[in-house]
Amino acid sequence: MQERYEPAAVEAEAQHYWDHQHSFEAKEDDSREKYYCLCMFPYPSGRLHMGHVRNYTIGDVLARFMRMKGHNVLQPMGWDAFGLPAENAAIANGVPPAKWTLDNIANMKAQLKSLGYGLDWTRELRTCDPAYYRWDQWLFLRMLEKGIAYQKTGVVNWDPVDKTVLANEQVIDGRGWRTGALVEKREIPMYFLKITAYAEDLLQALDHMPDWPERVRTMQANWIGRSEGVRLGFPHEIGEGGVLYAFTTRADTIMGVTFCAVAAEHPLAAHAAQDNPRLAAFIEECKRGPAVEAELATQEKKGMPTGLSVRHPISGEAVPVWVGNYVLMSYGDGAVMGVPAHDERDFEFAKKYGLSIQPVIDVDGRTYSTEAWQPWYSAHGRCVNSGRFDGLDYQGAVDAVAADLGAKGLGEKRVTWRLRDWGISRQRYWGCPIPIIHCTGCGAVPVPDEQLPVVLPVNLVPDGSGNPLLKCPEFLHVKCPKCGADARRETDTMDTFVDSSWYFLRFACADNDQAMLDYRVQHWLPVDQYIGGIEHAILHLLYSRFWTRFMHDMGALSFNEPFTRYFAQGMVLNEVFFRRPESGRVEYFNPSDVVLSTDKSTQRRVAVLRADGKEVESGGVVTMSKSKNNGVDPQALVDEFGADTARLFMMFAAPPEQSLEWSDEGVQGAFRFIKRLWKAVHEHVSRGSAPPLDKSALSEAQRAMRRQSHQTLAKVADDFGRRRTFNTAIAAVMELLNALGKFPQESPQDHSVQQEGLEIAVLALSPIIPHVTHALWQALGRRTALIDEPWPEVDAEALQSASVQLVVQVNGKLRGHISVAVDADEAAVRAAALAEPNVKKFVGAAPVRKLIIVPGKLVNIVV
RNA sequence: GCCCGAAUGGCGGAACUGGUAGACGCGCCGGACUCAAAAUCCGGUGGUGGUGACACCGUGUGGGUUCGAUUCCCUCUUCGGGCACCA
Repeated sequence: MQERYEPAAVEAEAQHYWDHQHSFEAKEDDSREKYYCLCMFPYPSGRLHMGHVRNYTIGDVLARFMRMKGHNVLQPMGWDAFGLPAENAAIANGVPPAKWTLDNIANMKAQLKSLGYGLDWTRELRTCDPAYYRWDQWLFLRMLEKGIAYQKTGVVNWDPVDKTVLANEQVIDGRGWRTGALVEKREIPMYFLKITAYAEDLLQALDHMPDWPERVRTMQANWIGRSEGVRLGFPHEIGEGGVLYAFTTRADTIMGVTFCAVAAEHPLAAHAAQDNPRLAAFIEECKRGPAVEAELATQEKKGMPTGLSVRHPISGEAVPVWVGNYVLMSYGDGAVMGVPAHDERDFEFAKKYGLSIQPVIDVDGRTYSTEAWQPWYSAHGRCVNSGRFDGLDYQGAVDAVAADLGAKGLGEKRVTWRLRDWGISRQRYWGCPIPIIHCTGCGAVPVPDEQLPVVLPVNLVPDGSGNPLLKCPEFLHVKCPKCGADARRETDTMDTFVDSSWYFLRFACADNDQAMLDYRVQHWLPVDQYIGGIEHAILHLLYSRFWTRFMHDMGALSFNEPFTRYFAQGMVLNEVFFRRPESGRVEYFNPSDVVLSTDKSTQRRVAVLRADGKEVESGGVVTMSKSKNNGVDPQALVDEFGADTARLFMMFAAPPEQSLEWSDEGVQGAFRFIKRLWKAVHEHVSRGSAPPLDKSALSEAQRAMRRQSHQTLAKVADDFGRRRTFNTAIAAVMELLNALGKFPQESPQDHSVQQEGLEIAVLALSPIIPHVTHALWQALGRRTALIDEPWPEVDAEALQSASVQLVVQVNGKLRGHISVAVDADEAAVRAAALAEPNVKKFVGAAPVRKLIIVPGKLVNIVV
């Protein structure tokens, strides 16, 4: 065995071995339990970032651990290869998105390989391949047939200069990112997927997913947003007469209605604006406003009276109708009943425009004031000032109001959802073409199955103005499949979330060019463990759950839920350094160009730019991003320290679901630990080979050492398998190694105990640092390959101990420790605790009021 | 604005089911080795008081439940994620 640890050689050797043995190629095999471990596939941006490394290391540790536990593991990898960045790169560099994307994939694949992940590359897929996206198209046509895909108009951001639809991230302060032109909103025809048809099921199933994080299930439930309430009608004689409908969850406050507010897009608003130019202008202003919910919700609440009024459905009194910029056309009926006394937004609106405020709920007899909003104003209570509803509680009032309105034909109980249908049309080039042909005679005609795939031309270079597919006659001009007349191909492509909504299915059968799925899906799916960023906790996961349900309902899948267990990993953060020149923009400096030191006199930390030796400011620790220039290139790390150090640091620095702070010193520490492990094995084997362990003839010290080895083994298995806390598993092995280092090496049996401890350390760490442990396993004299080694059994005998340490508290404060026999009875424990000198001092002459014994843990004496 | 999280030494974090707060690592301090430096090894390291045994204080804020709270409940503050065309 070599004395020095040289990661480059060790890693090349291990990776070569795995490649040569095809160690990670998964075969269907009914004799072993399958384990499908999947990490979210990357967008091929060009280089791996630390978030990828973290994600894939977590997945690889679990995959390797489950493999050792005897499972038949599938861990595949692919590329989420369509998307906006490829078009942005094309605009910047004049390179077609296809070339840019494929080059990036080649680079990133090499990086993934250098990190030693146990991936089955025979199943690799790219969503930009026609062999993949033809099934996007095929399934879209099935959705059309079932009425799950349909066409309606949707709102987009329009750049009037570039004549291009902009993504939300391309709109900066209401202006186009390239032109600076004021962005307009436009309504255009789009395709939608009716995810709302599955709302109830998507929500209820969350209760039966115990292996998803609670917070993710809560986020999804809130996103779906089931509200039980009452849809009520305000009759009116405006135009041809009719009823203004509004949904409310607070029908008990109906007698407090002092106004109604409708969205700018509401028909009543349009009607009122016909002969009211000021109102028309206000409606236009609202329509131009932000499309993003976060901005909509934080903008100043504005409104304008329509001059129209509707009749209150109970009292028959006239209620004025306003247009409000805070009313969403997409929720409920696009109108709200205004109850300023019991809704904070209505309160704010009424105060601003001098509308009357009418309290109708009594909350524990508290005094209501119209001066300032108090949180309890929106609490449930009993109806007052509400005529025949007076005295009713929340549920009673809601029932009574619903019954009353029902009798009049002006409303009923109703469930409303926050979830909206999924608009999938994108007016962009680099995506999966929507398989539709537009014919002047026949309308929108689906492309026949036998003409699939509709292949995307790969050599176009977008220039930022308009969709390049519109300028591509070979693509655009086509015959109508129905009547044969000249027709035009749909140039919109699909949202990239479509591609990622089913890729996990395709990994089971990526080589099948005849069908979307085959029998192997039944073997591998559902995914046993899905791992990915918390930022995907809602959209991607919800879309995938919806997609799986649709395929189940069409008979293609036997299961409803695609991911049995989901793990949400935390973000990777790093400190950000910058200078703010007196004039001009803030300049960010990469942390690798900054030198940190501590000023001895002031104890202040000083950050200096290496290039000019002058100070830079610190902006705190934030998510690694291009814009803040605080990313660390994983490749540099692998080149300098090796993949094992990168993997070990990532797993040790923080628990995997929490955010992780980058630290150069931490990386050094991980490297140092691997070197120590290497050295420990080297010193051990240089003493010659160990004789077999004789368990019947061990000293107390040897037994204690064995106990720690096996306790560590049990803890690591629990941390990997149940808790998913790799940081504490590593800490436990570090402790074991520290103890082995202090363990005397005098007798042959000492040597054997040491051998066993080192073998446990190597096996326990092998899922995390697979390369170096591969080499150390051989060095320890084992002739098998570590990759095929099973997870070792804990020796129950080694865990046994004759005595146990107890903590003794007096009035809840720690006062001493006692050691008692494992099988000591309560009286013996009590006596030992009261006899402890320091405990005696604190108990003194006071009578013992109560004595609590927690077996195996502590004694608390209350005096 | 709404929804979901998080907050513990100089720093990252540990304490798993309400039971020893600070495991493990980093940094720092002291020492060994060295002509010297790096690397490595050994020892120390929450704060205050005390020569010391030890005592008191201490888990973002303020309150509550409990024999006992970092852990459970309520309040507030700050930071992070998501908000439907970034992926």
